[in-house]
Amino acid sequence: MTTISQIARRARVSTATVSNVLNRTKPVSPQTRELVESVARELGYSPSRFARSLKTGRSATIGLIAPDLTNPFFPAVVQTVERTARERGYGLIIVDCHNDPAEEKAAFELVGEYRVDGIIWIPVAETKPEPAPLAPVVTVDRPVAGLDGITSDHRAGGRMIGERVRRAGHGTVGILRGPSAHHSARERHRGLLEGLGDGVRIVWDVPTDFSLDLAEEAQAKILGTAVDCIVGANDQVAIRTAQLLAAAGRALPDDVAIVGFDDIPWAEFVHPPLSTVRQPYRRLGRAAVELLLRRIAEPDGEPERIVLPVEWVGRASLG
Amino acid sequence: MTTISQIARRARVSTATVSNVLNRTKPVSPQTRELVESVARELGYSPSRFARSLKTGRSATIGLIAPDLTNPFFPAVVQTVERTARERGYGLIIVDCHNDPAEEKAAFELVGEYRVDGIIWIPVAETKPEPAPLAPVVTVDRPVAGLDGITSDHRAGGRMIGERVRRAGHGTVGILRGPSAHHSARERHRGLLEGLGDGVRIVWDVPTDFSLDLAEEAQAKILGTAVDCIVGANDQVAIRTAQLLAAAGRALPDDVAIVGFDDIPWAEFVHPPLSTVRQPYRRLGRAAVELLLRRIAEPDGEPERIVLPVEWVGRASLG
DNA sequence: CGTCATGGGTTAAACGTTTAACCATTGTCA
DNA sequence: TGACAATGGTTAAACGTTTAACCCATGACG
Repeated sequence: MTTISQIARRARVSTATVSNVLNRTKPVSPQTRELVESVARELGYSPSRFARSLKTGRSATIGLIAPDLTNPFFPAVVQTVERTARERGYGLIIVDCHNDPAEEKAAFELVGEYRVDGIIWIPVAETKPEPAPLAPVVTVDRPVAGLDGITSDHRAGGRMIGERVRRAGHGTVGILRGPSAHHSARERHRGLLEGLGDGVRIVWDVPTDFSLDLAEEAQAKILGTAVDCIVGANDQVAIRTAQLLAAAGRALPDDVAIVGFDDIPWAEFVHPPLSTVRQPYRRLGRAAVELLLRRIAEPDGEPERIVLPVEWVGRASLG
Repeated sequence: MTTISQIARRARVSTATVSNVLNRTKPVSPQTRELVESVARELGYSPSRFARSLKTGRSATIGLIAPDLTNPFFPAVVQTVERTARERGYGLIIVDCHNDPAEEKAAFELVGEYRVDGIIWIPVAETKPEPAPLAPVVTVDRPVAGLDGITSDHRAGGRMIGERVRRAGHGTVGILRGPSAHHSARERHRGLLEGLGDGVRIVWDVPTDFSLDLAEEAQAKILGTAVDCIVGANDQVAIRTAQLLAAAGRALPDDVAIVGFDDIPWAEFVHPPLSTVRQPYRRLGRAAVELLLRRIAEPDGEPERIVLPVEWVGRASLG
């Protein structure tokens, strides 16, 4: 690895000058500039972020702590986070904590060792960050008191669903409301009730996970108590529900309509194609990085809470 | 941020002793050890990886360069890579190059600036790594001459498909063979021909991408030239094909059977549920890290080529 | 009783940068 | 002509670690 001093020696200047050329921090005569640059190029110089950070106190690195990359919700936001960060000159160190709060704690320690300038955190559940974090944090999707946060407008999304279900003429619905520990599930549910209004009868309303695994109670309701339409906590729940019903011989969406939430990439390809509400994945990622960089530049100040609009995506499953 | 010298001052010992305690590099009397440890805990000490790397020359960090995180193939391997690396004490810096060779080149530069100890590289296409990389590289899924590489046994997978199609009694097939620039597509195709044998008539055989976008030519064949069974280059191609046919009113799998490759997470949920060959995602990720660490420990030596077994996954789409 | 190994420390240099403080030369202007 | 600013550079310290080299008791041994 070539260093700044090798360049300096070869170009017969001081390391300070090399640094000034490479970073344009101080004016340098055109000829030395040219000389230094050519030597640097010739030697294939690549600056050491470590050494630089050590001196400057800024690592030009941000940490991303996510609960589970195999959850189809995340890759798109991670991708955008990575790209946006890189555009701004930041590297990304990433930790996937497998939905385990203990690993999440370890994650904070790990990114701490990297002295990251900021952290983008998609919390596993509604917990505080264990150790008061050493760098600014912005949460995505799951707000935490006292921290900056970005979420989609789950409530408006819920409302959209309610209205669509009502206008589609479904008289009775079953609700798979998701984990009540999740802000998004609660907001969606709240919006949903608003959207449904009084015209629609809620026959059952049971909690679920956000995953493909449906609890006993939920399965019993789905198969046992007929309704015109089932509203899933998210697309995965809805998809599993559809599968369950299809296996039981129900015709979808004619016997039962189904709606999801998120518009994960394959909502379009399941059977029946899923009506759902699209979260703005890319905007979430981008906004998170931008807010984080603002906060890094301006560490004090009221935490911001950004809520991004969602979009109805009508497909066959609503009937 | 507390430093080793703050601890030293407070415990009235030298920084060397603190270092020796924390890293167990040299024996230290029990009482000083205890003292130092308690002070460190009290001060919430977290070592600076930067400073450490600067001195030791090892960063305890590996770089992951992937073509596109939204491709459902990758998250599972990325997740395993991250976890395995972390178990071994390595951090992961990740770059998503959006299938763009130019970004891929930039990715190598970025991870270079972090002085990573090794690189896991899922190449965008069949290219050489632009600059002779400064750290060991192991490729995943797409072998590169002269580098260590892990792949699935695409050829055996292709053969499985061929045999299953033949045994299912399909007399004519159409093949969507994927991009010929990809090792995996070529191997699958080769295996497929072996598996089909002489009994099955190949009516058409056209190249495609690996994505959901089907070229004109492919679409024309799919809709225009009837066959008993269509073999897709991967699950995404197969899923799109199914969608196209269903939209055209064909009954699946009765009119046309369909097979994919990969077993991406939602192959199970599309209509009809997709018969396919499962790649060992987690083993790919784990094996990649392990091979990389071996190579880091033992930089010279013949490049290894590891091929992992795949598994047939029979679902309704084969008929 | 000298010699020597050993255990438990310390000192100081080094890793690759950045940056404040300094210096020398030249040109400008009163 | 002398003071002074501007320009273009250098010196050296510092960031937080690790680690080789050294030091000093103490106890063992011939």
